[in-house]
Amino acid sequence: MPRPREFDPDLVLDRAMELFWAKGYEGTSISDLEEHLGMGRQSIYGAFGGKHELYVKAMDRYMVTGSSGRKCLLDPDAGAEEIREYFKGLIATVTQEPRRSCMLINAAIEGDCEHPAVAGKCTDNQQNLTRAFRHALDGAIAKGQLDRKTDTNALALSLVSQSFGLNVMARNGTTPATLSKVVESALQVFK
Amino acid sequence: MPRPREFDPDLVLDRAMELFWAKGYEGTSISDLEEHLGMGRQSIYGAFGGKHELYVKAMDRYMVTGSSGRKCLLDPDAGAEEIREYFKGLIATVTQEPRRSCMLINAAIEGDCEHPAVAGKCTDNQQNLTRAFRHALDGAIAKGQLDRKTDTNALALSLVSQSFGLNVMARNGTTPATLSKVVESALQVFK
DNA sequence: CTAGTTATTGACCGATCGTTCAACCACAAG
DNA sequence: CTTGTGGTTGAACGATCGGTCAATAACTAG
Repeated sequence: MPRPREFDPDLVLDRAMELFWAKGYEGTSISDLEEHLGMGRQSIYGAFGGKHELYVKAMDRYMVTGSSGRKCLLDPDAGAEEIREYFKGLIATVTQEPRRSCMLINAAIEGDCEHPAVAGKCTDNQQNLTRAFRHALDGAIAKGQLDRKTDTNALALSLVSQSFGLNVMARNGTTPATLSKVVESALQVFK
Repeated sequence: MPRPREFDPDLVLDRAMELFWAKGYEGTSISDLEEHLGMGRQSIYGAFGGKHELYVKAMDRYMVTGSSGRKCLLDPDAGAEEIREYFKGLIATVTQEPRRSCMLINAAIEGDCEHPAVAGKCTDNQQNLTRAFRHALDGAIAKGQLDRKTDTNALALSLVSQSFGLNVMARNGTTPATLSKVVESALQVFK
């Protein structure tokens, strides 16, 4: 019977996620990971396979633990208020210092999305967010907060675009107050 | 008197811009630049100083030659139509294969924005675009295409966010048709 | 206890990174 | 022509990259 592991895989993945999130894929070296994860190279390779495999697994971990923000959108009774809540949380997240945009946006821009597994997660994320918005928008119509004739699919996509854009604007140093004005303006479709 | 240069600095900067734009700062090596620019390392260092200096100068070049898209917004008579035109051009640009998002967005996300000179250009770009949108929006109000009570500053910021978001969605493989729906939805504020 | 299996450790691999050194070369002033 | 100035060339620098090898340590089944 083998020698037992000295670390908790999930905890280590969280640490790896932090590092990849903060520094990007190419910007993170194995040495960085050794230090931040508190384990030797060979242990990393033995447990996760390699840098890119670890990156992909860290992205999986991110999608589980990090995307809890849109949970409110999926509330069965979600409507305009939940959408406002989502953006409020998003602004708080992306303006925390040091500023870091959504890891999946980073991946898409960094060009790591050329790798099929990474690209798939990026598009999955976009589609999940679109669906969540559409759900809440349909709820908003049911509540009379939105014009019944609204194309909720198109509007959902537009809100996804807004979400992504807020990430970029935050990286450019835009203040939370200004970002709130952006959201306010975008959400004037509600009565 | 010295030996004359064998290259055209502006032309070389254009080539450098292409490469940094396509592969990012960290993803571009000096060897790549040697090949793509058709000159030796020492000539590059002699003419531009170093990789990062060259990158900054390539960004300057990008802001001059690459941001011609928003020119239409600055038309003195600009209004809703020019804003539609801008987005139409943007979608065409970001969905060209191979897909590449705005170089300044890449810089902001890649984290090169930590460098003051780069960060400054990113925020400058955002402010320039905001001003251009506001100008066109004010024009739209004057033309009766937009509610007079609209906060054009906030709406301009929202359109900036949409622009940035479109770049990210395009990188995620979103089709031009879908991106057009996003814009259509966002521009329903016009009558 | 011994034997067997796997995690851990640290040194090391070739490749590539950004940068620099030294020799060479092309041109204009004299 | 000679001379000097600065662009060009190619080799080389130390550092770091991602990845691997061999030896050691920790544990359990018997």
